[in-house]
Amino acid sequence: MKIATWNINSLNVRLPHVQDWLAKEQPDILALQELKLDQDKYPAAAFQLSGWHTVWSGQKTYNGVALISKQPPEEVHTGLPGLPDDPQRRVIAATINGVRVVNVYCVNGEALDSPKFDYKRQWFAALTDFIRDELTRHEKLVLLGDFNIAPADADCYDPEKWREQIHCSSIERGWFQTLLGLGLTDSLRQIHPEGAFYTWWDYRGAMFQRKLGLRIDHLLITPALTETLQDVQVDLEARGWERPSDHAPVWAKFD
Amino acid sequence: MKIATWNINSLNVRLPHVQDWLAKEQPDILALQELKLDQDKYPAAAFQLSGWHTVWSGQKTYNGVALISKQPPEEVHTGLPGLPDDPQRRVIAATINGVRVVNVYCVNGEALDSPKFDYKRQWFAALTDFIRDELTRHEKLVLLGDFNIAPADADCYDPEKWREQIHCSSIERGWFQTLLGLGLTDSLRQIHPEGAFYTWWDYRGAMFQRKLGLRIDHLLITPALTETLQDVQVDLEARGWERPSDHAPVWAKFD
DNA sequence: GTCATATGCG
DNA sequence: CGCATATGAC
Repeated sequence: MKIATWNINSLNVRLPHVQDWLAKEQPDILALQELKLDQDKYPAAAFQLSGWHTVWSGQKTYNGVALISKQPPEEVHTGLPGLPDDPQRRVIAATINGVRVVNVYCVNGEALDSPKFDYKRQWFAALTDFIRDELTRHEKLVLLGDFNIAPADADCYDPEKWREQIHCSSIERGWFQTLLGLGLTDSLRQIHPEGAFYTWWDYRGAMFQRKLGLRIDHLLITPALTETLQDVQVDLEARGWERPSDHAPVWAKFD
Repeated sequence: MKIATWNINSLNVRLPHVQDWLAKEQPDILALQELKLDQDKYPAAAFQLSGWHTVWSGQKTYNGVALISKQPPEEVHTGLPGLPDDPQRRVIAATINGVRVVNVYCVNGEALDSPKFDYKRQWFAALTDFIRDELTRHEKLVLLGDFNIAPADADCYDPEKWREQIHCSSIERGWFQTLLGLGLTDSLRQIHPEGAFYTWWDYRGAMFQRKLGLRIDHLLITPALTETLQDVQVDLEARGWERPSDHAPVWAKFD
């Protein structure tokens, strides 16, 4: 089984990219973030005509998440119970192939002294509560998406420049460790304990060509899944396509 | 000799169209309107590298006119002497192959009761003065471009709907006749006295596909040129290209 | 830098 | 409708 995550930064613009990637990579499950389109603007038919199942939580301009899968999704859930009035569409969960899949577009936060950073803190607290609860009911669970956190200095092209900056601060890394502490494993580091595996590169300054990025897209998995984890890769090729997203797809393969 | 006019509605967007059209049609002179780019943003090298001469009068966002020719332009002039303080770049004239070529992007006017219509009136008066003066010095002269006037009901897809509307009003048609009265001939009507030869179709409502347009782009010529006029055509093909201008090129051929 | 939005213009 | 501008987000 192959499970993937990709922040596509506007599905309106990137629908052809997603279709090409699905056809080529044939994942069992693809989690998308930053659809940037309203619930009723989602191109479900484009996927369904090719035999895919899909569920989504859309929002105009910002956020928006979707799951695309070969098998039908069950027990679909959106949002975080701890933030019932949050209008931002950042979470969609479903059970597919017996695996609980929680797809998240985590808050960016802008800067440590921004009001948006306080929202990021509250949001991660609510996510942690939600995952803790989900884990009581699902042995096989993958929490995946754009976390907007580079967990360690090895996940950042210039740790000194990014020291205590957004995405790389010790407080955000603490939130990430809290999630792992629930009983999750960073799948990429299980397979590749060391090395640079960036998943995002700023559009500005030809950062991708210069190989200067951050690893902020993750697949965190429960022990029942670590046992069968075979491989995890970042698809750098897709980031090199015409008019690319600023993120690359990341996939994990299980027996 | 082949002389053409084309409102290209942004040269930034339409540079490939212009290059393709030049290569295919090999005009001696091409007059462009609505460059929509600043004087120092004009892609002169793109034309010069293919052996063309070019002169232009550019303006950010709006207006802008250019001449592209096989032979070098001489006595280049921009603007209207009667409107010395007008910042709008709507006129460029040059002598090429012994022909005085006056390329105009005439004022649109918006509506008969708009302040812009008064500007259109003043502008046509200044154009008339300018052409009267030019005619004293040039036996072979072509006044060409986007006139934003459909001279007669035959030049409008729905004369009743457009009756006394902008582009089709009797007052604007009077200004057009005043220009002809200086000693100019509407070259298209010399060759094709009747029939619909639209040169502009609104982007909205698939007007081109429905063949609902106006004839507002013209080549007006002096008697020394009417004598050798062989053919005049509207290039409908170019309007059907991908991402087209809302205007089609119009060309006249002389012996 | 590449998205989105909104407004002005034709 | 398709271009341009300007602003906001990331």
